[in-house]
Amino acid sequence: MNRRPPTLSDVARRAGVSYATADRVVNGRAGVSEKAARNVHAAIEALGYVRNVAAANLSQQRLYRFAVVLPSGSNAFFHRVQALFAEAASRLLSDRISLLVESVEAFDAEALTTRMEALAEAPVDGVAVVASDDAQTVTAIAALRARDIPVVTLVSDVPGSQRNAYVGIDNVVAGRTVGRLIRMAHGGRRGRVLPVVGALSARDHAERLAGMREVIGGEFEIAPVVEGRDRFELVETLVGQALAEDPAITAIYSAGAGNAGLVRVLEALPPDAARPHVFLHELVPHSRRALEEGLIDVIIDQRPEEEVARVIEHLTLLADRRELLRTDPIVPTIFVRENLPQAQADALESTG
Amino acid sequence: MNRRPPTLSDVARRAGVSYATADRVVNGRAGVSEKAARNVHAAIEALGYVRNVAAANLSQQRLYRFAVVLPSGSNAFFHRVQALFAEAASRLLSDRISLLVESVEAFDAEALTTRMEALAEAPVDGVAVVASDDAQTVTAIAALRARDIPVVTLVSDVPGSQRNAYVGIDNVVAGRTVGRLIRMAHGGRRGRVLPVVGALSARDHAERLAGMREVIGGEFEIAPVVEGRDRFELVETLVGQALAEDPAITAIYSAGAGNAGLVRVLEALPPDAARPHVFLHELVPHSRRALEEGLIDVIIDQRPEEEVARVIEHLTLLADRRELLRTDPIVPTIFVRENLPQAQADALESTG
DNA sequence: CGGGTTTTGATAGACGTCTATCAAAATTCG
DNA sequence: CGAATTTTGATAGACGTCTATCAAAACCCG
Repeated sequence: MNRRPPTLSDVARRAGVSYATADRVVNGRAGVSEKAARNVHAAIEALGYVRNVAAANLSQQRLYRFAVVLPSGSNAFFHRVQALFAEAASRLLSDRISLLVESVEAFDAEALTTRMEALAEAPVDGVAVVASDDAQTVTAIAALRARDIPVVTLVSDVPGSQRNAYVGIDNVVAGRTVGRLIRMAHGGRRGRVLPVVGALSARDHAERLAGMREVIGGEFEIAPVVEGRDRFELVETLVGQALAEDPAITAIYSAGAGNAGLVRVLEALPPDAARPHVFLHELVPHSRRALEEGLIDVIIDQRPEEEVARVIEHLTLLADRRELLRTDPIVPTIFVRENLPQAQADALESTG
Repeated sequence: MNRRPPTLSDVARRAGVSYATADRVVNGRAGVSEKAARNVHAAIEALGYVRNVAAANLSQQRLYRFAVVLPSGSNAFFHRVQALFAEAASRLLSDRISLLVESVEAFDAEALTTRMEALAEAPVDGVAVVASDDAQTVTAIAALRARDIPVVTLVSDVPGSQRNAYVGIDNVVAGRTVGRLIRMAHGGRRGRVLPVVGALSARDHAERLAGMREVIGGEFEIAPVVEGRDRFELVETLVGQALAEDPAITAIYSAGAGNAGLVRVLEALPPDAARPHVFLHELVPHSRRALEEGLIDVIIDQRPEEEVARVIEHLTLLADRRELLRTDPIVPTIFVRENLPQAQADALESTG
């Protein structure tokens, strides 16, 4: 009923060759006649042989050392990402995977490239990085690849570079999704949308806005874009002004960070005033609270849990020179008040 | 810079005991003095020892045999689940996990319990089952547990039973989420909702409706519930009638299956007629097409990919008598036309 | 202190794969 | 045909853990 799975010795016996020959075939070593190779493959097929990875890993003492470079700073989203990597690191110990999580000052391309160049010299089997899309970074990625170190970009892509893979959402898709929800929230009526971004020069923010515009179409007006530099004080000031000066605004789409400032503005609105519909990105403690309290309507989240899992999956496969699975972009997830994940609450609390 | 991870021998040496004693400690075997145990634990701590699972699995020749029982029939959602399990099965071969995927006639409690009783006699290390919530099933689950076989319920829970875990969504949450989206789609105006279910006696369908009701509140009217038996012909007929007789309907919430019939009705609506907003469950080929064509507004999906992954995770942990991670319910995911996953398309195509 | 019990040490073999080595056999080629 | 080359076989040791066994040491208690 339940015989043990076939080993390579079984395969060899069945193929009428020695273990050594079977081993040469499965490990692609040279010096095997075509006939013998064919026999071995036939035996593998016939017996349904699958290599025992536990044994393989054991014998090879395979050890994966990966480095992750994240932007530091007060950004709540990256705090969450960092916590997730830290948690993953402790879990992965038993799989002989070590994660070195580092952070460099956000928006400091110089510091980032210095860090990456250092990693190119370090004993590292793969690097994941939240990179800015500029020439320096492209060069730094090339340097890593030149040393045969795989590189995965995370959250924000560097398409012109030699990175092996990108893990993150398609920002145009995210923007389109918000566009759809803005239309839904207006129930077929017209509206006026206030876009808030960190900077229009940031490609991801610009892409989100463009996606949103595509979908809301001509029935909507778009107010002048607020550039809040992802700083919550600035966001608070500028959005407060914009709302005061432009009472026709029916919706706010914040495509960047610094949303704590936006939430403050919303809290300060007189309770009887017409409230705009509000859409923003990333489920973090303060955005979650705002959603629970009904201050905002929707959070678009890029599921950093899934992103972290994929980064590790990709790095492991790349280190083994195997093919990547699941290279499609992460799907932006829509949270309303009612479908907030419950476990998340605890996890976020504990990380501060 | 990169020394090899400590082994249990290193721990023993450091603790000043023999390998045998260290082994007794980590494997919880009896006959160890308190002092020795303390020393070993201290050494583990100091060296950061983590058991090498590859070696452990190898030495134990651990083999997991799990059975999955799904309802058969024409239901597109369970086709998808079945395909996902089949795919997982081939992937898991290299982890020494074998999945036996079986199906029994849907809604046939007799057949289901017979099957489960057979599994209680089989050499199986865990069972996942999409069960109905009745006394027979409770007994069958108890029989499995009596043989020390862990049981995980999938998609539909049996709360009064001895199942070790439930993997699936909270249907009240799903219903509430739809309620929120219905309100959004009406943009603050009143409306009249037509609920469509398989049967009001099905607890999951009833819970979804109740959740929806909770959120839409008193501003909405609710039309008489259509019970379509999850059969698309019947759904088509009944929904067609309801729409014809009740022109005030502004939204349809289909909490059950048989949505191919609903889509047909929508296709047949005259293009100039006022179209209701439509909300339904499960991303499958025909619902996806309807969303892409704008016939429906939203799909609530329970992410069977994630459910399948969790079932396997749970069964593995249970088989090892370890603690479960992630026992929170699956979060219902909202799909609009714009955030449909792209890879899904191919995967679904290939499974037909 | 002696006899019994508990704790400890030493060690061997197994799990399946990988790497390496050396000799034997088969093939190719001049 | 004989020499050189290629292919094959046999086998040993390592990876880290688990299980088991047996003898030695330490402890307990009357």
